Amino acid sequence: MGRKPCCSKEGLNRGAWTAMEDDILVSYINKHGEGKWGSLPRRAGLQRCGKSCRLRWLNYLRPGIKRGNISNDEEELIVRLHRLLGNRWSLIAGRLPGRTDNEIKNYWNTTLSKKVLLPPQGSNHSGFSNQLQLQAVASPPPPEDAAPQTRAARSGPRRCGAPR
DNA sequence: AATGTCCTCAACCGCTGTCCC
DNA sequence: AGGGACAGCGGTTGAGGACAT
Repeated sequence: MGRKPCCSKEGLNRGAWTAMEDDILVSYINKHGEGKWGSLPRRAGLQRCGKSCRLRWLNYLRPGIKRGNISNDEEELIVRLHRLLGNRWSLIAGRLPGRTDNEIKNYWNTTLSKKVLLPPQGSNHSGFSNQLQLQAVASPPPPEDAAPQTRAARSGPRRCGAPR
């Protein structure tokens, strides 16, 4: 269906964001709010595609984002939720306030997947406490992820296209 | 000190689901 | 009802830093 030609448009910046681009994006969103990602870059004066702006905002610039220092409890919770949900990173992130799906996905792929593959030490594979995981698994998700849930019912893992 | 290899993480890409006309 | 536009998701890539030789 009507898929946009994506980010390969000529004349758009790619790669790491500069502090100036961040400033422009943050001030624009603070003024006009989120949404309309397709037209946001043009209106904000950014040489980026809308998807890039959205990703930057959601994963790094949004208020309340926690970066790094994933605690043992959070780590355990990620492992538990991954067992329950599989690679539903957005759902897992919804249970971890301040964490983003991209960060959790990266953390899983680089660190946790290796830990989980290691032989378990004792009944609880890494000696985690049960506090966070119990409350997260047993309780309903926080209200702010109620809306994105509609996106969660996806048709399983997909392969991306040809490598770059 | 120089070089090679591994690891981490920010960002991109392609796809699907939903909304709206 | 059909199709375009938009929003969001998950897999993957690549640059750069850390570490090993």
